[in-house]
Amino acid sequence: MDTPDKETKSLNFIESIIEEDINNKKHDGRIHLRFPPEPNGYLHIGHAKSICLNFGLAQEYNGKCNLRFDDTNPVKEDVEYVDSIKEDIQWLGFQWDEGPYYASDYFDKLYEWAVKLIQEGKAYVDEQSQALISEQKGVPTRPGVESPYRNRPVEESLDLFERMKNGEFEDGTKVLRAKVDMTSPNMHMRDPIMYRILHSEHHRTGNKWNIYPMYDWAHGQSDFIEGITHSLCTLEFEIHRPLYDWFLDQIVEGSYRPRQIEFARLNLSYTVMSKRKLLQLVEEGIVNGWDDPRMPTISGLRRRGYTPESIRSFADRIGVAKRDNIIDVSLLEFSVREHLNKITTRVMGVLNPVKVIITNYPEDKSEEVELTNNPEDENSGSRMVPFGREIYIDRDDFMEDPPRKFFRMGPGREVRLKGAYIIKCEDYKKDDKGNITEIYCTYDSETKSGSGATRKVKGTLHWVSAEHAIDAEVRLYDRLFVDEEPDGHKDKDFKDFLNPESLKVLSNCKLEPYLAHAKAGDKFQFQRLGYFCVDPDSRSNKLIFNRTVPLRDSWAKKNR
RNA sequence: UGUCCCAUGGUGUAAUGGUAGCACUGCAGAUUUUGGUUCUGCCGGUUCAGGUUCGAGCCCUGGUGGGACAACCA
Repeated sequence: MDTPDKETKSLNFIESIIEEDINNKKHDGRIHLRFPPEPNGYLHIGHAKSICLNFGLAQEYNGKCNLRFDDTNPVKEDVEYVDSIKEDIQWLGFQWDEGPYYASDYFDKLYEWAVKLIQEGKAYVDEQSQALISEQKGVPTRPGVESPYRNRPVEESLDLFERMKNGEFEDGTKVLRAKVDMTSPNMHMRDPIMYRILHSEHHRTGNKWNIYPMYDWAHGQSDFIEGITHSLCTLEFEIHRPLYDWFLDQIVEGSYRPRQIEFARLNLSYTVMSKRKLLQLVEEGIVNGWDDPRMPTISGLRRRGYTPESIRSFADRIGVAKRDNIIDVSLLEFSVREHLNKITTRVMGVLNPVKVIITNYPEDKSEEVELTNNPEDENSGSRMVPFGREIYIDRDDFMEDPPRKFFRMGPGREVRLKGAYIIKCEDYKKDDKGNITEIYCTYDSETKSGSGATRKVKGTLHWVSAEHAIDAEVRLYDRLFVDEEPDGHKDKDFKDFLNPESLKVLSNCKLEPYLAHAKAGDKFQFQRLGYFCVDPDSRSNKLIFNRTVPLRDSWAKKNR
């Protein structure tokens, strides 16, 4: 009878709309979405939300999802961005259905429709200056006034529009405007501009066009041409919807028409998301390019060591709604840790080395100890790690005068070396400045891991054999801003909140030899420290690792 | 002195007129040869005022608060 195990999954508001449409047999139950980036910049985590939403919905409802470049403004757009956008989408794990498409594919059709609107008296060529047109538009609280060209003869507009297309006029001297309503309380309905003159080479159409359509005129019609059923966009386009519908009213003939639905864009705490601000960070050299691991760009996250899976699960978790939101970055960090915990090999790396000499370990002896590659994955196997009389441990793991709850090394204290022996600190040496230079320990030969030894000590340290250690540079990344909402302060610039410690480069790190042949992009857990990946700058004679995210650290937290 | 949109724990997001749930964060504890993972528990919420109803987070009215709109950008 009842199937209590089959709970009804809760739907977000867009899924509700789609399911209702399917139930009503709207568009014969066909579901077709699209992701429409403008190729004028790199994709960021906010776009990832939109990509996961659109492509995800298509998968969920057996529909399709197009990739369509909204390339109607040649002065800002470039193939460089087209390529990076395609790469990022595929890296995230999605594939568009045919295409990719370009709004510029539809310039001819758009022109044809524009002529039709002029013929029907629904569009006209305005010859006024930009300043004048803007002035006549009025303000949201006061109606605008009509252009003196508004009711000029159709033939005149037709002729002028064709000559605009043919390149007879200078940039900015004429525009084609839709004849809607200058008194509308919605500014976008006050005779919006459909075409402007731009003698600019387009990355795909070259010099074919001297006029280019505006977003509002191109977008809905492109949706219509592609058979899009649900056209998802962010909240700031809500007020454009009446215009989206008005333009569609002028060209739609059958029963099919796309529907625009708006959702809230993603905001992340401790970061900025606007393309303009990200561009500023790049251009002013505050970060090292669009793929700097501190950037919220997809390419930055990729270089930082994020996985597509982790970004997709993040997108699932944040949900979709219509209210403004700021997602805590800790949720993003949780998502990567969750995935990396499952897939990464545990290795040992010492970031800030201090030498430990095991005085009772035979000078001529050396051995290998076995370490589990990944306790979360029983098929991951194990590997042998060299151990010796001299090892490195991390400076943070030793204190001259440690508090009782410090479960690490201190004078007279015992700790276990992960996978090896229990050692006891007998003595240590300092330099003039008081820095610890060497630590002298003895080991208990009866306590080798895996030998059935039962003696337990509270602390376990990671270590690297001094003789076998390989050198590496490690880049420690932290959030770029120290304020939760860097661009949320009226009287302050977002750059006032830059974190001076967002990047720390450690150049004297010691890693276990297993990592000698790690390749760019390879990901590991450095035991007890965090998740790290090999940076593309890395070379076989100079390894470079990026810290993706530290491990959760309840000890550090307690001592904050 | 406009139009449109939004309002549920610290942060997100469910509940579609019938027990306010989940995730992250935070705080405890158990386990642990990673102060990780895993497991358990706890803290904490319907913006306000009316109305409709047997019953309102949900419907209605008003208030308050927040956001969007005045590019020949998208």
